[in-house]
Amino acid sequence: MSKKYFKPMSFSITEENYIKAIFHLQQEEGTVSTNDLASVLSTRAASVTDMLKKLKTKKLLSYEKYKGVRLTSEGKKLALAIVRKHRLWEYFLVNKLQFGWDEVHEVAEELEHITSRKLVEKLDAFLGFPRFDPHGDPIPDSHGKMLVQQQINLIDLPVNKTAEVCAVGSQSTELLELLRHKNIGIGTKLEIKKKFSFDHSIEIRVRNQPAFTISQQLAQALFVKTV
Amino acid sequence: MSKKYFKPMSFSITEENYIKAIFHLQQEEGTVSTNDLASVLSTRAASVTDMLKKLKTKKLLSYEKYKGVRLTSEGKKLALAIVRKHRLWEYFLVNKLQFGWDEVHEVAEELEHITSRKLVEKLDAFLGFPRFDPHGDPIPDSHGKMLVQQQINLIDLPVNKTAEVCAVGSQSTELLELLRHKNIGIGTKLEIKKKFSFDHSIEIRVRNQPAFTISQQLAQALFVKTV
DNA sequence: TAATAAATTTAGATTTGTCTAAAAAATATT
DNA sequence: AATATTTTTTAGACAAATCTAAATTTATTA
Repeated sequence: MSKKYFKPMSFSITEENYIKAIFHLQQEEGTVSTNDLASVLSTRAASVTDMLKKLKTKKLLSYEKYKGVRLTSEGKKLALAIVRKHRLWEYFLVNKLQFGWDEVHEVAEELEHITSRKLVEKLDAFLGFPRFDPHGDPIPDSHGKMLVQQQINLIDLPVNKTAEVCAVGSQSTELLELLRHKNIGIGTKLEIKKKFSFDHSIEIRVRNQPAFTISQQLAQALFVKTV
Repeated sequence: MSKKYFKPMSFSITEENYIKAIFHLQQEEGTVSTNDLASVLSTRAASVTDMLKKLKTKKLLSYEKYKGVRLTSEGKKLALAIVRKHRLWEYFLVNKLQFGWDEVHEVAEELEHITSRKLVEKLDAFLGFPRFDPHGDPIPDSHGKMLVQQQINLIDLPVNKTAEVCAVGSQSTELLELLRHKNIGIGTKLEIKKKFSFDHSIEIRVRNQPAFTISQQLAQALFVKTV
């Protein structure tokens, strides 16, 4: 009666996408609402309700009518496995196939659903067990553990303190296009020269380049660690 | 009104699997029967009929009731694109991720349905534009062209003529396990020392190793090119 | 060629994931 | 607290891909 004889349940791509979405929403708010899920998944609340009932019977989440939803530890385990695959593939696409870091998200959304466990482990080894993906997000290891970086929002960085960009707040192509234009990426070292309270824009300096200002919205979308 | 503005139709994984199966069956027989398809796809004849009607409206194949089916040039183009992806991924799995060549088929069956065109082209470049996959099958290029190797069945190789294994007749794990045990793979150089008409077994010699005999069935599953 | 067998198609049902519209519950407002 | 608003759930329907069972067409054979 050993663990070996549990046959691992498998889930549809749709189910996996629900689990992943709940996982990400759960980071901020404790429990996740039907409407939020519907909006993130571009579907209708009624569809979400149906799926939640199904995923509850599969023990991936706990759900009470009208009370919102939380992943069980089983659900979290699955979510981490999917996130792991997503970020490993992103790393592969950028560092081996020479994709731009702003064009890998959609492809990784597909690749993350490939089921072979062996593939993931071999890919991880091939890539040299990277700890962070090209957007600066941590990659869970094979046990679901990931390093947490001591990172703060750029808007909160004190003036004249050098820091390194280590994550972005969203994967939208609009943001990534802007960053590319301004030549800012993961690993970019910068410091704030001035904060303008009028519009909360900030003047930053990258390396030895001349200073320039960025908007509040952009600053809020960047996370840095002090170096 | 240029080609650019055609939006490329996209197909479900199921539809792609039908197209691929028809493509492979079509190689041998001219037209493909409903029952053969059902058997290859592990489904029922009735389901096949339904799908054929659908794929006909999508102009991927020509189909008349009770008359069997053939791919149109559109269908062939799609099939070649899928085969290309399948074989490129197999090459990747074996030559970059260190998979055994007998364990890549199932994973490649999943990876071949990833849609990004850019991914395929970049993968191809990353791999150095390989012409043959780990089983010796030719990889179509981005235009769907593939090299045809001058290959013959091992059973037809003349005695004492050195040849190189370049393809296998099936991907069954049973076959691949046997080949692994006997240390025969793509690229193995060998020659036939003797043919036994009693059971059609043959005695072969690999490199400088002692000769050994293999069964008719095994010999028929191996393709070689003379060197 | 008529009868039989095999292959194929139709008809109707099922499952998965979705939808709309309406009902019910929770939350907010006066 | 009563009413209005928002959120969520139910009920019923739909499309995709499948199934079984029955009907039809083609092929075989006596």
